[in-house]
This record gives sequence, C-alpha cells and structure tokens, in this order.
Amino acid sequence: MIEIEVDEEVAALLRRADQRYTTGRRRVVAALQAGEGPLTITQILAQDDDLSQSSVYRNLTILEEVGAVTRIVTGDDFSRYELAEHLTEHHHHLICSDCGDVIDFSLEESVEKSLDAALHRAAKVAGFTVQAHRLDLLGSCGACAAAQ
Amino acid sequence: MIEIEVDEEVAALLRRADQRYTTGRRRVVAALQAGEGPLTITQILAQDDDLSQSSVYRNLTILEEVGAVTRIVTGDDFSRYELAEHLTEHHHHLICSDCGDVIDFSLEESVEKSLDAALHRAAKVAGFTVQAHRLDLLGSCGACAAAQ
DNA sequence: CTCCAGACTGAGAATCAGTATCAGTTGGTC
DNA sequence: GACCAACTGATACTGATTCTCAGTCTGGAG
Repeated sequence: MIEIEVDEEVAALLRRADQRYTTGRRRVVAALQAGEGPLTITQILAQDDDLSQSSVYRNLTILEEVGAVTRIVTGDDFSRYELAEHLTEHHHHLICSDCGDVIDFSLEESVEKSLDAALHRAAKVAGFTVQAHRLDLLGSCGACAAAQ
Repeated sequence: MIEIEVDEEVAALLRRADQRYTTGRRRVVAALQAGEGPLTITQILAQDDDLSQSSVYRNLTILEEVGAVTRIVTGDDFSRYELAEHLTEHHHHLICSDCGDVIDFSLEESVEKSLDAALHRAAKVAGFTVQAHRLDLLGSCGACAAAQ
C-alpha cells in the first residue's frame, strides 16, 4: 500500500474514534512505514527528534486501539510496533536472539493456506475462537552470525 | 516424557553447568509439569506456598540458561515459563487475548513438516540462521467467548 | 569427621519500560 | 471569538523483574 493510502486509512480509523490525525501521529506512522520491520519506541524517537517520549507512547496506544498499528512483544525488554496488517501485507518475523532486531518475511501462498486451515482445525478442537496467528523465526541475523 | 525422566534430564542439564538440583528447583519443575500450558510466576507461587518469589525468578532464569525451561512472552505484563521442548513435545500456543491464559496445542505432522521446510527456505533468503520457530494463535478461549 | 569454597536462599532495595497526571496548547464548531 | 474536547510534553508514578547481601547448605579434600 502506498504512503498516501496508508495515511488516508489511518485518518479514517482515527476519525471513527473521534481522534485527530495530528502532526505527531503522522510522524509516528511515517517512522513505522520507513522501518523494515517493527520498531521500538527508542528507534522511533531516534528517527525523529521532534517527538516526545510520552506522546509517542500515548499515540502508539491510541493507534493500536484504533486498529492502525500492532504491538509486537519479542522477549527482550522492548515492545515493538508496526503498521497493522491490513495496511501492509500478511507477513512474519525473523527475530534475532542476539541483537533483538526484528525483520519481516513472507511465506508462499500455498504454505500459508494449508497452515491456516490446520490452525482453524486445531482451534476448533480446543473451543477457541481465532482472531489471528503469529509465526516467528528465532535465530541469528546475518550480522550477528558473522560477528561470532 | 514421564516425570522421573524429566527430573533426570533436568538434573543432568544443571550438573553440566555446575548447578545443583535443589528442592526449590525441583518444586518449580514440578509446578511446570503440573500446568496445562506455560505458567506465570504468580501461578507458580500460588501452586506452592513454600517458594519465595525472588528464588523462583532466579531459578527460572537459571533453568532457562541451562536449557531446561523456555520463557514465553505473550503481550500481557507477565512472562510465562514452560519445560523446554526436548522435555515435552513440539507444540504451539493458543493465547486468549481476553484473560491472557495460554493453552498448548499441536499441529498434524504433515503441516508441521511443510511449514518447517518453507521457514528454512525463507530464512536462507534473508541470511538468517534458524534456531526455532514459534507459532501462536490469538483469540478467545472457550470461557471468555462464552462470557461475552 | 571437619573444614571450606562456592552454590543457594529469602527479604528487601533498586531498576526501568511503560503509564498516569496535569497544566497548558490546539483546532474544530457554533 | 468563545467554548470544549482532543492533544501535548514534562514529570511523577507503577509494578514486573533484577540485584544485593548476609546467612545457610552441600559435596569434596584432607
């Protein structure tokens, strides 16, 4: 999805919740679009000096409530945020267990389909209502593997 | 894997790291074996009055370093712990986004196989060294779905 | 059997990502 | 142009997790 469309979609989501699409929020969204994967608050702040920490936290929470942004928790001490899937594309995460960095990747359609079907079968057995699935690869990114 | 085997395996892992398999640690392992899914520190403490919070934290960290236990982070404010996969069986998690509870489930062999192959292909493309994968279903558990 | 080093423990203090508060600013609406 | 609700930034606060420290346990050397 191109930048302008994302912007409009986010604006619509916010408006629906009586929220404004302010400059600060635009900047957070822009930072997330610029990253190659989910970003931590620290990374967002580093990318844009005019943002204040408390507002970024607050705005990410609001953007998440509104459905524009998704929060990712990987296991190191920092939450990461990315644009919601309907604003990007369905994808998964490579999580580097050394440096903590997170990179996006996708699976072939066919694998994704059969996985999805299997997941729904399994959920049904457990009496569980599925909202989404989450698939991560844990390992070492190229840089960290080289550094060892 | 039956209880005694797990115990021996954990003992061996600890010994290899010059650590003792003390009563406190045995009790933590026992609590994890008793649960139907990963447990929070609070749940472990609730299950055994003789455990002290700081020791449970410390021992879980050690058991994780030694490879006997895995830490799970779901997004609510609590870490959860479960026995490592080689002491149980490869499985995945149903995470209830309402109450935060986590339940184990498994996929059919065939799906798991093709998924694994696809993941390795994807990792190779990204120059990533895979250690493990992690697959979670997000949604509502039976109890929470009924309560709505 | 005794001693000793080093592992272990429990209680409390310290840390720090994330959240709440609050006084002041902004922007849309009548 | 007054009003009101949303927004902002600085700062104080919260709570899960980690650290510290003084005391206890344990296994092996002598």
